[in-house]
Amino acid sequence: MDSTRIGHSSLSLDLKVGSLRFPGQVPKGLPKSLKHEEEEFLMKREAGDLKAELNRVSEENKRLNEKLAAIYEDYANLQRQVMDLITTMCSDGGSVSPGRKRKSESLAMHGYNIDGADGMTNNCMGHQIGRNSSENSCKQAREECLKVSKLYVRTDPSDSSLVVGDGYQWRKYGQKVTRDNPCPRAYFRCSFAPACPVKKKVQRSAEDRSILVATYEGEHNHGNPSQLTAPSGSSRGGSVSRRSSGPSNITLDLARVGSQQEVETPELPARSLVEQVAWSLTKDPEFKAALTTAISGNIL
DNA sequence: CGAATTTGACCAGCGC
DNA sequence: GCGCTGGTCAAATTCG
Repeated sequence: MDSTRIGHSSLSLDLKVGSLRFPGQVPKGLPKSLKHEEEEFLMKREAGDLKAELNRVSEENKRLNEKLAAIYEDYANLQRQVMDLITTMCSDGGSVSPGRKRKSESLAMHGYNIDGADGMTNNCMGHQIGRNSSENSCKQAREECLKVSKLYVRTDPSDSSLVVGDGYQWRKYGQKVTRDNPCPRAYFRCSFAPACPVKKKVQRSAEDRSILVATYEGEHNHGNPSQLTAPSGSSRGGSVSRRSSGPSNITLDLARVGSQQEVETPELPARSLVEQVAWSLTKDPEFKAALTTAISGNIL
């Protein structure tokens, strides 16, 4: 995403407000008539400058809007492609793979190595494979797709803890060694709200032990506690413990093309795109200063 | 001492 | 029906 680029685009709104002279502020040592003429001349020139600057800023604003619209369109296209893929997979029925007809998590896990297809889709495939190709199961799988997401977290391979710091509080309720992966899988429940239905499974990737695969099921019925309050001092367990992974090394497999991307929540709402841009703009001190100057110039 | 984690037992789904 | 596997429970254990 080039939101940062947008944020740092050449928005130097230098309206030369500082050079604006008020009536009466005339350079000393000039005859009064000359002073008056020069004053008028300067004001005209500044007005012209301001107009030009305003036009330029308007143009820039227009360009940014177009950029944003293009990004939106790309996003919508991607979403459509994902849905098409899901539909195609569903209509193909269970012909993808024989093997064990169970919640084929292993298949979903392998998915992230195959290509850049997103984890939710892989997951959906995982659920979909192994069920009959009836419409109902397809719908069910699609519904599950909406609620299940995966995160891939790179950690130190020597660190044996299965902790994924995602801002929520988790209570571990089980651990199991699964057939297809010698690394144990840990089961967590969201402990921030007693009624929160969200569960999380964390397991090291069989191929790359340095990668933790966190599978989220369900949706939180509360906000992110790390955003509401500072993480409480609950020292153990819970995943609030930050020792193994900061946000910077959490990735969606959607973004696993080459380099890692910064944290994304499992479901990235379309609105957040705007928020991201707004955030990067408001974070930019240059932009703030320019905006302030422009506004104060307008007022003056 | 209370809360969180560990771990073996148990249960349910699925293939044979 | 049996065995295998993933998921969950709950008593025991650990830790601050």
